[in-house]
Amino acid sequence: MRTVTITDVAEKAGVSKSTVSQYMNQRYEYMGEKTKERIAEAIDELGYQPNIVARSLKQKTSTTIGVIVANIAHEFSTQIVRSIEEYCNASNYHIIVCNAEDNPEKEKKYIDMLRAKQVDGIIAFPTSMNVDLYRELTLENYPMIFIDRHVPEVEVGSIMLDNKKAAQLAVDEFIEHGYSRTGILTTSIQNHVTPRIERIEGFIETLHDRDLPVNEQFIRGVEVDQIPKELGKMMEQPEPPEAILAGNDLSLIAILKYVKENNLTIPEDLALIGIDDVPFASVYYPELTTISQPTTDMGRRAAELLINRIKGEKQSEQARYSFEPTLIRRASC
Amino acid sequence: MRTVTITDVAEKAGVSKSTVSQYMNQRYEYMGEKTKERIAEAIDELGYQPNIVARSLKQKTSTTIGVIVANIAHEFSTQIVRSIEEYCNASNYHIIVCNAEDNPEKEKKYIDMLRAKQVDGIIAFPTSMNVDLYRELTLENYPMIFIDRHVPEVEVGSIMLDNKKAAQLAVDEFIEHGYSRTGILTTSIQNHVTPRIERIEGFIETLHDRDLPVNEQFIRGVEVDQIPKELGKMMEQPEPPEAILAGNDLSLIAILKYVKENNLTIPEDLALIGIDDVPFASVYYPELTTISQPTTDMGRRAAELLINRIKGEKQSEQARYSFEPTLIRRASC
DNA sequence: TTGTAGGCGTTATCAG
DNA sequence: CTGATAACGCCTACAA
Repeated sequence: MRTVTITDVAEKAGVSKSTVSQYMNQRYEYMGEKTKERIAEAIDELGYQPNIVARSLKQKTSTTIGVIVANIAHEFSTQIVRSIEEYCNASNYHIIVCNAEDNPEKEKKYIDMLRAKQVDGIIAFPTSMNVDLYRELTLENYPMIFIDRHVPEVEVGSIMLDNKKAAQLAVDEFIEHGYSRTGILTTSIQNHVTPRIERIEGFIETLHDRDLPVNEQFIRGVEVDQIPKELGKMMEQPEPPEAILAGNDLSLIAILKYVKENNLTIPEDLALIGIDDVPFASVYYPELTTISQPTTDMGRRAAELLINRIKGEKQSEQARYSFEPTLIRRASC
Repeated sequence: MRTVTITDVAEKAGVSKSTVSQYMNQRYEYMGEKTKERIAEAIDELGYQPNIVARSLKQKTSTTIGVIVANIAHEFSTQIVRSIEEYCNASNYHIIVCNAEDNPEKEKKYIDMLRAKQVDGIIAFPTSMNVDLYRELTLENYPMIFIDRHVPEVEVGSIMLDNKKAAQLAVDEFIEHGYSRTGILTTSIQNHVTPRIERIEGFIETLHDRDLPVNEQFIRGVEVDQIPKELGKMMEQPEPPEAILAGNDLSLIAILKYVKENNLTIPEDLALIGIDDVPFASVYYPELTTISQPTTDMGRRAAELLINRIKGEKQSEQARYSFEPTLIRRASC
């Protein structure tokens, strides 16, 4: 049973707890050489490891941050978490990962729990349903960063993809290939999720800017499992879409499912661009043109901002950090 | 600034700290109705949340478990983590996720850190390099569960896929389709990772059992980026393999890359089965035959075992919990 | 039924 | 240079 405390070390080394504590915290400025050695020896023999919980209690800091993911089913989310973890590891922070499943109640429960555990800050993919809670936290000046989604009512730094740009990239690519009947299909927009909405807006705006017609029937945000059906409806029109933008990875797969079931040929029967660079994009037939998000940068930046903030750095409120999507031109469009 | 403690609540309610503590822990057996009410009110007005860190210090338990993932780049790992998180959430545990990147030093650092943070137990995808450390932990009777990989020297419950069975399933499927020149290609086996080795063993054994020839040249475990090259070597043989088993998701994509670059047709030029049911399997051309692991069950079981163990349940040492793979027959074989 | 006192393992303050 | 001593916020006997 490991229960060797600082007191044991102190006794064994014949010094006081305080001295050991000093030693542990690298404050050896005025410490005698032999004292150091004795302590080091004692620590070694006893296999002493400081109890971080006790330290946290005293210092009111846990070197742990909470990450609340909206929905871990998206490849995008896991990539972000990966990247956050990487940065945190380098900074000696730990992350507690929570999956809110787009459920505001779960989200709230997690936030409360995380705070009770005294995590030093939170990175969240926020649902728009806990505005009050978030606002409360920011008022308390609690370190927090939003990622992927933006909550206008709350003054918090947000790491965002330039979603309109992403849509624009796609539309322009469609135009370049001469498609004029285009659409966008994404997962449900019921819960006002920023990226989905912005992508749709960007899509429409770009079409307007380019003086192209917007067909409302080709613009849909529905549950994943409804996507094939929804696409079916579009394709049955007398003038079906020639090109579709998939709003995210899950939508893309759902669309491909429809394509396969109906023996369509890409891009002849339907051109396709997906937002999120899925791992199989380059091995698919045909290779899939995608718009990729700099997930690594985004995650790293989120962690970096949060940790700097925790360490006391001021930061401009309400900042929105925008990240550029990039078009990866392959063969599906 | 949230710094409302149990003392504040006690004062406000006009009772003592202990009474509030009782209340918080549902021990209201002998508590006066009005006392309860007053406390509830005070808690509410003050927005009191107990400090879990302080509680942990006292109770020596943190309702948090550590999850050390060997390499989060595998879809398999993230699925497992997801499932563990889900079970833990239901049991009111939190998970701290650590990515060891198949690096024993990182793994060791994480284990130390997790213990210092007093996590109640650990679920690990172990590297085989920290045997001593793991053994130490089990000797201390520290709650721990291994997943995906097995370390024979350490007596710890392990959640494993029946890897030999997985290979067998594939070989038999190959046989059924009349392929006799078959091979297996997986990511590096340098570091003695159980599943990869067992899959290869299972592959060879099944071939033997079925009285089929084993061509050593068609059996390889190399770094992912070497896989296309390695496959190339096989295909250049006078009698190249007719069917290949991909050891995991990353290998599968690497193989598909080769296939695409060389304009091979699946399954005519090369039949393919992949272990791990990747999300695009059913939309690929042709649809990919895969062998899927019950990741959800495996993750849940790991969490369940660990938490039961933490809560004091005895469990048979050295148990190996085996999970059955299933063949999902599609069109690539 | 409720209150008092002491301790969990660290760190911070301030003497010595 | 080192050591008492008092917190940190909570829980748990034991007392009242």
